[in-house]
Amino acid sequence: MAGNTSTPGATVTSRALALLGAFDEHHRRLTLTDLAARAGLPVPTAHRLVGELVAWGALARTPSGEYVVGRRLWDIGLLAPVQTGLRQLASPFLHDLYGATLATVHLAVRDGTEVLYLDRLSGHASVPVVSSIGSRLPMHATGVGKVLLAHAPDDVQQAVLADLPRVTAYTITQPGTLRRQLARVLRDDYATTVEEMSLGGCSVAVPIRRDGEVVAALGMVLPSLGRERPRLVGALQVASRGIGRALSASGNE
Amino acid sequence: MAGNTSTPGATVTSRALALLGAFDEHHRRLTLTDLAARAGLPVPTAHRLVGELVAWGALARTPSGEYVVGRRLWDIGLLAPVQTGLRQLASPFLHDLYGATLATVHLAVRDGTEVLYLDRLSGHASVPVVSSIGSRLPMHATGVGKVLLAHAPDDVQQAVLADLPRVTAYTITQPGTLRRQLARVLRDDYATTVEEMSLGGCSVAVPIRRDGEVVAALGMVLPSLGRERPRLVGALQVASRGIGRALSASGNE
DNA sequence: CGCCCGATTCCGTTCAGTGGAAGACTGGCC
DNA sequence: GGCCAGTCTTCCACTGAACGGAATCGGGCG
Repeated sequence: MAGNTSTPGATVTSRALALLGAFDEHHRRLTLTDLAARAGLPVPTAHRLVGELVAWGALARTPSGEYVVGRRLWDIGLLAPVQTGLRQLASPFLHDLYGATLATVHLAVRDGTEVLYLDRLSGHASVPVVSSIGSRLPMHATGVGKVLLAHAPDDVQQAVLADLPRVTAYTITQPGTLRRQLARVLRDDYATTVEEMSLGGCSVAVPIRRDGEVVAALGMVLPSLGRERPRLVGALQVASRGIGRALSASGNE
Repeated sequence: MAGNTSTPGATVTSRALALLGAFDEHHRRLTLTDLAARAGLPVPTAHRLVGELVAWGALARTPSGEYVVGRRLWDIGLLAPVQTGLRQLASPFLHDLYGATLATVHLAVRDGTEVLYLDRLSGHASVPVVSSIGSRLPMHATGVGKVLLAHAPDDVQQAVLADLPRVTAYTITQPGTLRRQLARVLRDDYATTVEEMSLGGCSVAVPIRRDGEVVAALGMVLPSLGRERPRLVGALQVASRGIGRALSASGNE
């Protein structure tokens, strides 16, 4: 940019983006000072850039003076293909599943070595779960994660198996155990977890295929599985096939 | 910026934002040239900025070489308060409504003189409708719009009544007629439309109040209303009260 | 093979961006 | 009421990041 830059080499754009990136799930509202600190910028610089972002609608200022993500950014984000393609096609199927089981229903894809939740339905009655739309969780501790991991390329599997952080007392942290489970996922075509992500929460998940290739996973979370399992797997598989068919029909994305 | 700028006075940030703003509902994928044209920038400039946006994840490039909104922008957009507050609290109620009626269910707020759709549920069975999440429609031709308009400040009402574009043969374009309807909305506490936005689509909507003040509207779209109306209004009102209560309970945004 | 249209790279010019310092608020505390 | 600490906002002289016309690459088509 110019003049007396403290970090030469940084572009204006990268600074503006750093400001946007300062927001995350745990920091949805930030003061100017925090924003500047998290973006690694001097306060006056942040102030000027933030002013532009607010004017455009990328950020908004609350009455209390804090900054939050703005409406305009929200609705541009909604144009992402992640949203328009898979999520919209899958939506009615998720509702059907939710209606039939009243469990929390998840739609997720793999993003690097994590699970990215694209959609989540949960009523008042469902078990409380940690995930929320747009959030990322480790693959080894979630049902949808295991499905996606089982179908992921070798290098991703290696990377994930090399580091299995413990989340609850039941989280699988032994690579060998997980590897055996993944083999079973491929054989049975569904995965389960038992309190591996949160105590009191179990899950079942199946892959969603588009022309044979696994592109996403569909899962549900319940207090326990018990003898319901076959019924749930059946329901999930029907929905998953429906989504897969809808996907290949509308050949976009 | 610098050097031989063709439009002096424009900031780098505003150019980068213009690139993001080039995307809209009807332009979800753009080539570099189109992107540059829509943002009003020379192609090489757009190329450089787009490169940075892609590197950061704000945009992504499809295999075919076109640009689309990226995942990172999607999930930062999801942090907008519009999303986290109202929408998340209302979500279970929308599901309940959808489950009970199988009609398309809408959650909307007023944004200036338009209706902004925050959420929409529709199954395979529902009537096709034009709205989608994040889209904006005129207030005078939609059920949720009439509710929001009836409770809007005077200057907004003036502005809307001054220009009532025709959408279908049944759209209300007479300010007098609409004004009478708005009065009735205030009295009955619900609004209806009959093929005013799209032929074959009728709607009912009710306000959502947070501590007495109308902050949003809840509506549904059906092929016709008929004698179902009282039942639908009842269902909507129950859901709306529930959402209102949940809103004041969790005193955020 | 040659043409055309879009994407990409180059590079000399120059003004938009920078951030320390100083000033204005704000609210809490004595 | 007066003081102080923590924010936010405004100023402004310096300078290297951004600009974009021109040239080049690439690939689809006739």
